[in-house]
Amino acid sequence: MSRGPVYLSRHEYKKVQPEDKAKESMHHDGSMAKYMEHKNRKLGEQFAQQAADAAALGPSLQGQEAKLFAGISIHVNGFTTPSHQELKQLMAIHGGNFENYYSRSRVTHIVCSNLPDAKVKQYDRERNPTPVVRPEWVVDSLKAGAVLPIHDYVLWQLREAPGQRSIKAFAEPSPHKSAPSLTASAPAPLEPPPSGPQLQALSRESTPSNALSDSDADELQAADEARVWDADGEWEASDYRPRASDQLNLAKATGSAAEPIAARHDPDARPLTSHAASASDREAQRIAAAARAACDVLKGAPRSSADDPNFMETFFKSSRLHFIGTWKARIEALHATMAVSAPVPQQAMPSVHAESGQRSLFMGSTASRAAERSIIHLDMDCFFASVAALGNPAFEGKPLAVCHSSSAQGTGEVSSANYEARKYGLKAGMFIAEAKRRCPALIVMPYEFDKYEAVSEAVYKILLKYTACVQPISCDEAFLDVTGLGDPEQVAASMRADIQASTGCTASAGIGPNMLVARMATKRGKPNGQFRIPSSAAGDYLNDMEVSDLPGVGWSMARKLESIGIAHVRDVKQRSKAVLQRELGTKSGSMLWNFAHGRDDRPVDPPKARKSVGAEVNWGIRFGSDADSDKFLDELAGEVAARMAAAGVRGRSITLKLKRRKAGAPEPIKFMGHGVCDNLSRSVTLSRFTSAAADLAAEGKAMLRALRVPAQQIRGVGLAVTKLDTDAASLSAKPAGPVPKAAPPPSAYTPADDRGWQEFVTAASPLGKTTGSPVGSDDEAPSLHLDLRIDSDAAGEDDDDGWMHADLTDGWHRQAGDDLGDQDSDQAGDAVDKASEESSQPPVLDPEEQARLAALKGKQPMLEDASDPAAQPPPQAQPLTSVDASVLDALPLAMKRELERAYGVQDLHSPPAKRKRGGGRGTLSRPHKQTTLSSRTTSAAPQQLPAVPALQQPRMHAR
DNA sequence: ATCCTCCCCTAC
DNA sequence: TAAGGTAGGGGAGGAT
Ligand SMILES: Nc1ccn([C@H]2C[C@H](O)[C@@H](COP(=O)(O)OP(=O)(O)OP(=O)(O)O)O2)c(=O)n1
Ligand SMILES: [Mg+2]
Ligand SMILES: [Mg+2]
Repeated sequence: MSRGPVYLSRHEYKKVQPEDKAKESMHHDGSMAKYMEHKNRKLGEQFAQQAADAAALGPSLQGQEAKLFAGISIHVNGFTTPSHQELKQLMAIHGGNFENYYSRSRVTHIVCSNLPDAKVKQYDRERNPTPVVRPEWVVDSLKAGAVLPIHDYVLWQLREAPGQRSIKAFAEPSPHKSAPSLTASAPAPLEPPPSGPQLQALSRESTPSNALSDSDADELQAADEARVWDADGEWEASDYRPRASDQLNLAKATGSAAEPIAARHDPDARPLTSHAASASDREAQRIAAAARAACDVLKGAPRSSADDPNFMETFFKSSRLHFIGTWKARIEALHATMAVSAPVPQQAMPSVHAESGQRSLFMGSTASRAAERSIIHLDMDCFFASVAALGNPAFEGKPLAVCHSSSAQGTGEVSSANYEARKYGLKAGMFIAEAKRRCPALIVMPYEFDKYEAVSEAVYKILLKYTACVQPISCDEAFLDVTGLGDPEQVAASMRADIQASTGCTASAGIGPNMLVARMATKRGKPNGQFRIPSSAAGDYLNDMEVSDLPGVGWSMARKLESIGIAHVRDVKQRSKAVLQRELGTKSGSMLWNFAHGRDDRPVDPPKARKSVGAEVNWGIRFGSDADSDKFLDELAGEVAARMAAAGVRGRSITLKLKRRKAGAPEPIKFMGHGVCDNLSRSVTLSRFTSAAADLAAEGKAMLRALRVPAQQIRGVGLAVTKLDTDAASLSAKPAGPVPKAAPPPSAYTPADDRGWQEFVTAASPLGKTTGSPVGSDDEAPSLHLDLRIDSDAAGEDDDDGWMHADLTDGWHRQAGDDLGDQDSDQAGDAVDKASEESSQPPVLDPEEQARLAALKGKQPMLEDASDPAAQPPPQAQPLTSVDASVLDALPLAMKRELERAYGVQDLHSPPAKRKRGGGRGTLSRPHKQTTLSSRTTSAAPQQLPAVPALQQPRMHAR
């Protein structure tokens, strides 16, 4: 019998200290500056609407307005009005750029409302300081329709005496430094240093000749920027220079699978020495403490979603996972522009021709005609920690980690630990308490996202000097296909030398015949080294590796494999591919088998277009009421809309993700954490593309109701948009909702009177009542539109939530792909045009349809703004008049289901038998900070629990 | 069969 | 104190 994957089940609640439960009573201090909040909110809505309107206009109408801020790139610092989110959206819509993380090279204007905020970050440089302006500059420019001179809006000229920069608290050379040779005498450098001539020379020498082009000078200049930055004050005090010994190490660290492995670096070989607190330790700790203090300036006490009006912005600004998670979206632009000028290998994209491109060449023949590829995988060593060490020679040789918290009781997570610290077993994701327990002498440095961004950019600029065939993996990691560029080991060594010279951080590299092998080789090369595995050695090399060393094999799959007696790669090889596929699923089994045999056909590809845009927060989420969660969802919708605007995409499908406190779950272990939760999601597919915050919010809130999770139990919220208009596949998806098309309506829906209107009420639901207005036009080709308002309150106020607009003219659902091409003229037209880059096909618009649309619009102003039906109830919707059960009964079954599933309307149909999913099949629960342990049965069902009071103290689960 | 939704898993 | 995001791959099982 073929079985799908089986997830083992294990109950793994974390033990909770009972005494913590005593902290449960906490006072609620509800009222804030409500007036200001309201005022700001109004303003925000105004801008959001403006943004939505502009976005709805589509490419056609974005003419001169869209270009208003062309060439302007802002970075927002601190609290502003309009909010940073609104500013982001405005910039996106009007042709400007928005940087979440400050970069001197990319940001033209810093937007900031008040002086303290500006002072916290120090953007000054001796020459050419980035202007700091008030947000009114943006607003007024918009009003004026032109970019106004900044003169009247300059907040602060940022002129300060050299050497007085406040940010350098941590990096400032201390007067009693033990290693004065490197930094103590460095005056705050005001001029770019002579940019390490010896290293430049090395870089040039080892740069493949075809990398030298007319743009070479620019590239070098660009790569040098990282160095200029630190010399120039933005980074402060980084007079670090790679020393000769570093370069020598580089050669020494270069190994190969053909050499005796014993000679390789072995982190475990060195005995752990317990650190007595030496003077230099204390000095390092002092510096780190000062650095942490310096970046705490703008923070007060941490507050949850319940009591911090600025919660979301603060969260995203501080979240490391947000930083690395959004990095790819940020690098896309750079990659696109830089790859153009990057050297393109003779064989177009070298990776394509080899194993994967033409199957016929490869299949069945070991003597493949295609030359073996040379793939490099390059990854920065303990990236965040390395950056933290820049300009801090006092940290050298000491265990160092990056983390928000430095408390020995803290539940903050270690982001990156240097190799010294790893000797103590420190790992990314480990709680700081555990890290300090293992390594009491640990130095903890704060995050410096701007620097990571800058180093990352410098690294990519270097990589792109060598070849355009670069596949970004993350802010510190990429694959390159260097086939035909000469000895790949030399190429890798050269790139690493360039990187170290330019950024002061070290990188490691792996070289192999494909991405898998190259990646495995990198592990062996780290830190600050490289390693090559020729294809002839790949099989043997992999044999001894644990399965979990293979990419794609994480904790869960490793457990599954373990349970069937597979621990090492060689064990995998003893199974047939078919067996693995049966145990793990078709794709996963196949991939595992291929990887175990060292096979990997994936070409090194430039980044592909995103298929979704989303945002979520699963930390600090505590709501007292539905109003709270709705408000949060509004803000989250604004965030997603802003990201969509920045990316220039719209989408058809909206997904809401929730974390719900699991019944009986103990208090979260992590401060403000989500604790043990059920994960729920709901999605809805619209008939049109949208990127309007109002749409996302309305649909999101409707789904929130449908999921029926009491606000007090929500521990995480996410909103994502898929079926993007950049993806042709979005068109073939099932249409739902308004799809104007002439066809006879189901007879049951024929308008009963002259008006063509009919109103009715559905059965009562726990959500309140549901009113509906079937809308028919009177012409000879009648259509049927149904507008449903789902009131969340029984009082039936005219709030704007819960509107659904559906076109029943042609039935509810339609077979996918039947004749979408001409059905979906308006929105499909957009997408097709986008996809095929002006295919010169004007949207096919049936004149009859157009007329009918116009007629409808006349009756129903709501339809005028096609982008936003969810936000505006049709004026004709009267207070309910009658219940017409027969109408309800006659609704298509699929629609009833959809109403229930996505909008929470009950009692429309008898629900199908409960899904019994994979009986006995459960989820494997990770031992550490993991949330799920449900067997997969009806996890989305309403959870009947006693009402839970609002949680005011973040750490506690109320009960 | 194939599509679609709702998950889970993985990586950084 | 502390900021547990993001996107994609993929599987199960119901709907069509
Ligand atoms: N769970 C994780 C994993 C990574 N990162 C961040 C910090 C890392 O510095 C950076 C790069 O991730 P890597 O996996 O490359 O880890 P490092 O670069 O820190 O170490 P290594 O030398 O092993 O690459 O991403 C993080 O914050 N949390
Ligand atoms: Mg790394
Ligand atoms: Mg990495």
